[in-house]
Amino acid sequence: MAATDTALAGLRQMIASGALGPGAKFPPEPELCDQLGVSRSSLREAVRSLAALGVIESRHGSGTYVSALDPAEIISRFSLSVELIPLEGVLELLEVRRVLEAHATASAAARQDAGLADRLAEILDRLEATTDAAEIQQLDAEFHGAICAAGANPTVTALTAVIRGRGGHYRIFEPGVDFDAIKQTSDRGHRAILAAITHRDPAAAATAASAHIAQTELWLRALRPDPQPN
Amino acid sequence: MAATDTALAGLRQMIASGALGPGAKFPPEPELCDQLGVSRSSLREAVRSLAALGVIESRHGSGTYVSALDPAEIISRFSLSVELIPLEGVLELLEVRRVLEAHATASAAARQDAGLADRLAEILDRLEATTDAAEIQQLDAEFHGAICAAGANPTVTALTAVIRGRGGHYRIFEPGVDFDAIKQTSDRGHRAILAAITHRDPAAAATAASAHIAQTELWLRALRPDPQPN
DNA sequence: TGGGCATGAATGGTCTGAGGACTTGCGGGA
DNA sequence: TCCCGCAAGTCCTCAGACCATTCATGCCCA
Repeated sequence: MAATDTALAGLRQMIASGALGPGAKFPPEPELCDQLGVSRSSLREAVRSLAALGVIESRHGSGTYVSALDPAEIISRFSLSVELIPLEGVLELLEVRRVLEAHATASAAARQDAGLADRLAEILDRLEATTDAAEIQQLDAEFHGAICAAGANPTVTALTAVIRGRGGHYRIFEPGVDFDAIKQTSDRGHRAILAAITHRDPAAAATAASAHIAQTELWLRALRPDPQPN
Repeated sequence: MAATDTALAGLRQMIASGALGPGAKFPPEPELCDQLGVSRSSLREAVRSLAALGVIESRHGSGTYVSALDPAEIISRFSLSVELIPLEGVLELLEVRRVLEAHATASAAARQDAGLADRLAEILDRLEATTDAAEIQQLDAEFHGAICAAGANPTVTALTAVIRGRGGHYRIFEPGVDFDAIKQTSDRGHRAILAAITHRDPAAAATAASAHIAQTELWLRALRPDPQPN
């Protein structure tokens, strides 16, 4: 096997076998090189690979450690690659977000955490008052993020956040011909979601969230130069 | 900025800016080192990072290329990290799978691709006839995979496959006290899903799929040495 | 003329050695 | 007791050399 792959497999197995749990420290690089029978260059490339995936962390001057192996953190690493996916692929990802956020929004409506509705209303007030694209982006993320945090587990929250972040790179909300219409539709969508949560109506919440994101999908699809059916 | 991070940012920007699209070839390593102002070691570590994320590919003797940037392929790369997540985190991931597969199964029932029901029935026949853990694992993946492929987009299919693969590492189906009961319950769950698809009943399909995976969650939770609430 | 094959340039993969940069814990001094 | 400096430990970066693989060129032979 190639040297880097050998090192990669060796490091993974140290974790998979349970020899090194979350937060554990690896031996120093020279020692690992001996154990795995590869040079430092190859070892370091393997370490970088796993670090990119959020599985291990290197701390300059301190050592190399197994990460917390928290699924939400690992999923967050995905943003590095997801942000490079072209529009075609983003539309596929939005189906994931739509389904997951509909679920999370319904759960949030059912659970009705104390103060959630008030926090959401406050966010929407600010959101409706601004026309700055970056600020819209930010407040929209806060709104949906708060709902996911209240309704779903951290993994779902992280996954939807990654996809939301990617979609946001396409500036739907740049001032232009349709800006006012789009902004108003978006604002109404948010209010519908909040109303469903306030009324503790999970089914309505799921529908409202699903419709809201489906609308985003339509806007993004319109940005595509050559919108092919499917 | 640190050398490797500089190289990483540079490579990412080449893709993000559109200068290099899917499948495009990077300049040779020495040339990239010049452009980015880093040594070959640092450049190679950056390349490895992006390769681990499925964003670029190095081909020995040929060159370094931008990957297809296909979301399904990129998500598949996650299995490398997801497989190291401890049981605690797997339970969170299963909520994602449950929601997504319920959606995909409902879609499959609604679309009713030609021959889908027959293919699924054939898989279930083989699944019910075996007691080999590895074969059960394999056929279960085939069954759910076929449904996802028929009902959802490739991204959803890839994401559920990654999570399914991780869960499978916990051997629920090892011969033991509860083996027969678990196997029978699982088989019944599969038949319920197939029935809903055959009857073109999306709501029933979603419910059946959700219940089936929720059952898996319960079994996995039972494996946890110290089952804490929440 | 066409196909198979040797060959060499291009390119990524690996190893070695050296020095720099950062973190951390220890011990001395105020 | 607290602060500071110091030194050991560790990862980070660079440079150079050589190996392994790919691929296109062009030759040779049928």
